[in-house]
Amino acid sequence: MIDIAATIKDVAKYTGLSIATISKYINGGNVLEKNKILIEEAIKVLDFKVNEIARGLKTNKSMTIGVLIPSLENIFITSIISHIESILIQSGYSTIICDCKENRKLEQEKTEFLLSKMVDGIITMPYSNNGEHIKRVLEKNIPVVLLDRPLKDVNCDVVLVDNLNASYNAIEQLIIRGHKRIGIICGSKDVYTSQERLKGYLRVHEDYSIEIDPELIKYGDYQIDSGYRLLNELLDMESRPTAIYVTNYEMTLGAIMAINERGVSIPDELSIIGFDNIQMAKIVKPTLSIVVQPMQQIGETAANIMLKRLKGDMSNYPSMFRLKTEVLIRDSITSIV
Amino acid sequence: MIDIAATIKDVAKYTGLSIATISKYINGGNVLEKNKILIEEAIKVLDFKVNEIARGLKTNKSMTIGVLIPSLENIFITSIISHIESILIQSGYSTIICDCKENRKLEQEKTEFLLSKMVDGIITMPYSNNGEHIKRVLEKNIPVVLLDRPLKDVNCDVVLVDNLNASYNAIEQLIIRGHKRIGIICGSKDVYTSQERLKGYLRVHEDYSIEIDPELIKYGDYQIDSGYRLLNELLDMESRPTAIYVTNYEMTLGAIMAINERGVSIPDELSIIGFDNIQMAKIVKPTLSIVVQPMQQIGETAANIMLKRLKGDMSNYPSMFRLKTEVLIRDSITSIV
DNA sequence: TTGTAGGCGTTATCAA
DNA sequence: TTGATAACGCCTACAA
Repeated sequence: MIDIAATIKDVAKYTGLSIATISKYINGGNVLEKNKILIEEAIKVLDFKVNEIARGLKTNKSMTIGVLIPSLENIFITSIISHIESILIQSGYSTIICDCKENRKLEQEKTEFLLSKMVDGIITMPYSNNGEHIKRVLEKNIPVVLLDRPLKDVNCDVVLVDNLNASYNAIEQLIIRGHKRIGIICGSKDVYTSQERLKGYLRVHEDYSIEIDPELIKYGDYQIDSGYRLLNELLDMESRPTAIYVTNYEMTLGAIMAINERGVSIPDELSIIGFDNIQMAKIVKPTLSIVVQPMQQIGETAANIMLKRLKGDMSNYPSMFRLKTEVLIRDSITSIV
Repeated sequence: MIDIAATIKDVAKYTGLSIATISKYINGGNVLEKNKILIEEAIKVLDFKVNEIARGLKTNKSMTIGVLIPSLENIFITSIISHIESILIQSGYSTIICDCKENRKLEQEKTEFLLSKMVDGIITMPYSNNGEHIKRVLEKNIPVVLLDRPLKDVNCDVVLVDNLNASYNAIEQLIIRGHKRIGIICGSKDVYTSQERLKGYLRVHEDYSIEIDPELIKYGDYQIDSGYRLLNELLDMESRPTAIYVTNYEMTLGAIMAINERGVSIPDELSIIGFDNIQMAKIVKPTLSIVVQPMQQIGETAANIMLKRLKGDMSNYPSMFRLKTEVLIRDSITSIV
């Protein structure tokens, strides 16, 4: 039983060569062919693995990237992370994932935690609107990539989607089907994505010269309950909307629950467009039209820009990647006569 | 702009004390009150943080736990991870998450990767049935906790659910409602959880002296497609089952898609019980009865046993925690006349 | 091509 | 209580 990991020293001893030579070989240097064979043998026999911790101390790199997110119980986020990890590991980086559980204080603390772990960079989907914790990271010259939304006064790379046109395109599908009273269930007023998604709603109405009833604009908090509550509010209006657009996944879930509960007939009584999660869209009856975000592209873009910064390439800094969404039309919307 | 992190040396310089004293203080040693104040001040002013990498080199602990899973795009898994992380971070451990994307080779490689990162322990939901990679870890005296299923010939702590009785209880609910022809959509024959879930099905039939039609037992692969396909197969039988039990989340999704597509009336034509994911169960129409696994408890139990082993407490090694599931009865099942 | 030696930031031993 | 000093495992000039 090997219970103490072999070190370069052990390999040196085994081969009769010096530590320096082994180290050089490991890092791609040239050694005599016969020594190469010898070293390889020693490595195999001793089951030697470079101690990344020790290496990190010397190189001042931990080869780990911190990934700080508001929740791990969100398929949109974990899917992005999965793609981030795939890219990073190819370059030898590991990812330390910290979930701040939608809590500002935890977000703070976990940032410090990541710093103490000497991460080489941080990729984060910010929860708090206040970017002070990120500024501290940037001050230490540690690259940061923001996901999903930018942060006021924080100057760094950001990868997000074109939320405005995501909404624009979704609502447009309703408008060209004759809808004029379209309800929208937004997130909180102070959340960036929520603001953008509302802007798209407003702009497309303007472009088609459709008047907006402010009553049709509801503000929630991106949680299931608010989707449920606001969908009900919209249905309780004297002059009901003929279509409703729900601007995130959780609220879409809530909205569907309300619809099922009330027995509203989709799409005859009401057309509806939701957000994210293709699987969910397939199992509801009738199948749901949704806005889909390019999770893989988001993750890969974020990982790649991070890798670029890590290599010291600061060209086009800070960059903003504004990826395109897609509207999937299914059976939950129909034309109005 | 601070772009070089302060070290103990800097704190020593600032305070006029020695490195050793600062180190001792940091690690909870005693120093004179006035020095304590001075050190605190220096730490604050210099924004000093212990370099965990260097500490790790010295203490031979990385204070990180590897978490190796088959997929990050699975809410059941990520939810467990979230709870694991919550517990571990309280003890100063960070978690390096590796997703092997349901690929044996990757599972191998990522295990080696975690080893090279000098993780202090590994918590894994194994993908491969072959536990060789885990044995290698155990040989190095690195504690391992298995999630969801044990591994043949691998002797270590494991946290799973009582899959057998999960099925038993679910099927029992159907039996007491008069069902006698109950279909089951299993996972692959060589997957532990799948075997156990089938055993429960068999045992409850036996206990109620109900004969089993082998045709009613279908084997899939825990993926959406097989749920879809096998549900259709069951419905195409000459003598249809009156109820169907689907033994994991993905296959439940597929089954629902098939049901919707064929316009089968639930629960009148068919009663159905699915697996996992409460949210999903709420948005389908009618609401779905499901078996729910205690994700939080699984995560916390795994993290705690790991912490215990890390402290060197090997009492009751290896332990197996067999947690209880719950059957949630909703509108998708009914009594037979 | 190979080896010697110094240092990365910390901890821990042993004197003072 | 405090301090000098030797590791920890690795990398990297620089010398041989």
